[in-house]
Amino acid sequence: MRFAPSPTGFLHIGGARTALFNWLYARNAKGTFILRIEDTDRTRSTDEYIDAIIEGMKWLGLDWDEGPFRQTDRFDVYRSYADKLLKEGKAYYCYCSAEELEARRKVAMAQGKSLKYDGRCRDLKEPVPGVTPAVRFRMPQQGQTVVEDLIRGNVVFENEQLDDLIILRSDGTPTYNLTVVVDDVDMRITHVIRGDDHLNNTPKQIQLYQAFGYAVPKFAHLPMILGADKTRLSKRHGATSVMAYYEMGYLPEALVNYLVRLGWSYGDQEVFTRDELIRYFSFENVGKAAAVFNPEKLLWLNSQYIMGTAPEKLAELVRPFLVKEQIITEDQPLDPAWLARAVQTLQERAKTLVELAASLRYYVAEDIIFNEKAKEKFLNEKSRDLLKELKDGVSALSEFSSPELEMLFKAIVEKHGVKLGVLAQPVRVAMTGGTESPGIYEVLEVLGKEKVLRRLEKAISLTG
RNA sequence: GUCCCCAUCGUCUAGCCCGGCCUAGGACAUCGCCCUUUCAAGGCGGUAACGCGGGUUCGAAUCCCGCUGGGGACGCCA
Repeated sequence: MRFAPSPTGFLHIGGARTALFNWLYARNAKGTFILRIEDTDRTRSTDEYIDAIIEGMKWLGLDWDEGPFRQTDRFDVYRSYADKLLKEGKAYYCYCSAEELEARRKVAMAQGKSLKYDGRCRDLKEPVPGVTPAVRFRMPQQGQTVVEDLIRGNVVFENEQLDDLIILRSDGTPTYNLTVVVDDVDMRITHVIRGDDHLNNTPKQIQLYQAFGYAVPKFAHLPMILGADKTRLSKRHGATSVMAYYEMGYLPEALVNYLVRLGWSYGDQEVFTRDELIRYFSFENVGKAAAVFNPEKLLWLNSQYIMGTAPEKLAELVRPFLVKEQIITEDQPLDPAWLARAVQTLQERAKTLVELAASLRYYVAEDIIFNEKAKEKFLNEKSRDLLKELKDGVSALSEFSSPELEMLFKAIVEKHGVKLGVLAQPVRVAMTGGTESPGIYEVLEVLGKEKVLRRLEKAISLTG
């Protein structure tokens, strides 16, 4: 199995899903997973993108056993394969220029005819002087080619539909259809798992395998991922780069889980561990229909994973986001146990690490940011006496913990004959600046006596 | 235009291969209720789908044909 991206962009959602299915199948079948960079288009491929793809793969936890190999390192190999075909008459030189071909395609389009190459250089005996030719594969024009697909079953193509594709450009560099076949043969790839958009290329590649006399691998063409408007997923549908999801505070496990359920299912199960995924994966459970990418469900899964992650681990993961949100500085020390405790109180209300970091602000930072509306509504003469009383009560507390605090709150509330919320909400605003937070006793406990007292003081001063 | 693929709630999907267990199940979203110091989380419940038309059959979401709709490919891109 292999994942063979072309480095003409970041690792995107579609590519990640293809990589994931290859990886899953490789791990399930205890096979070898190879990463191969298809960079034969030198004008569009860059080293930065190669690094970006590797970064994305690593973040998702898709480790490979061999590679990354680069096709640009293997040009000699491809050329020798092309020469072999040329020698055997299975390929020929084509002297048509790119411009001529483009013009002919336009005419064909206008006449409503097939856009395939008209084969005019097929039987040329003499070279055309002054033109450096490209090399075309002589595609058989009779019979049929059958793609035996693990997901779609047999797909039949009439050979007369198949184009004499260019395998070597006029500058001598090989093209995709040649390089995949040569590499897949050389690297002993047994299963080619890729997007649906390659299905039409497959019969051509099968012909190439046969021309070389090699066995054809098994194919599995995955359904596409679409945007909400049912067109191919692209930038205008929102974030498509995998690493953008890192930036937005997603856990890689959540993305993997989401992606795998796009086109694959295992009964009614929605949440899977990595081991379960590997164990359960099978092409039989891969669907045929294209799937619409639904960010809301991904967000839900992310919240599930955040809830299910150990607070200590989450505390570690959230740290870079705390820095990015400028809540702490890069080298600011934070007690890991304390941070974990703080995270624990927030875990079930944060859907992303970004949200988690933002909520952590009122625990970590010295000064809180007041929501004006909340301040007006809860920090006023009505709450002043209650807050004062609480402050005195807190100062007198010998043990500062959640149960003690609860007793204190209950006593004050009872004495004044008011509901708990009448005291709790002003305190919440005093502590966090807003009206939404974890349970108030937890918040106070995490904050610690000193901070609580300071904030009460400050809040009381704001009431009048 | 030509070729290829696909078609179950708004979305992801189960069921389809091997017709009856389907008055079509689950999940996200949405709506309502419960819990409750807020927000969540959680629990309970609701709305919501077999694209259409023909067959085959005692019986079709499931099999066959057509239509419609959607997607993809048609590069000296991958």
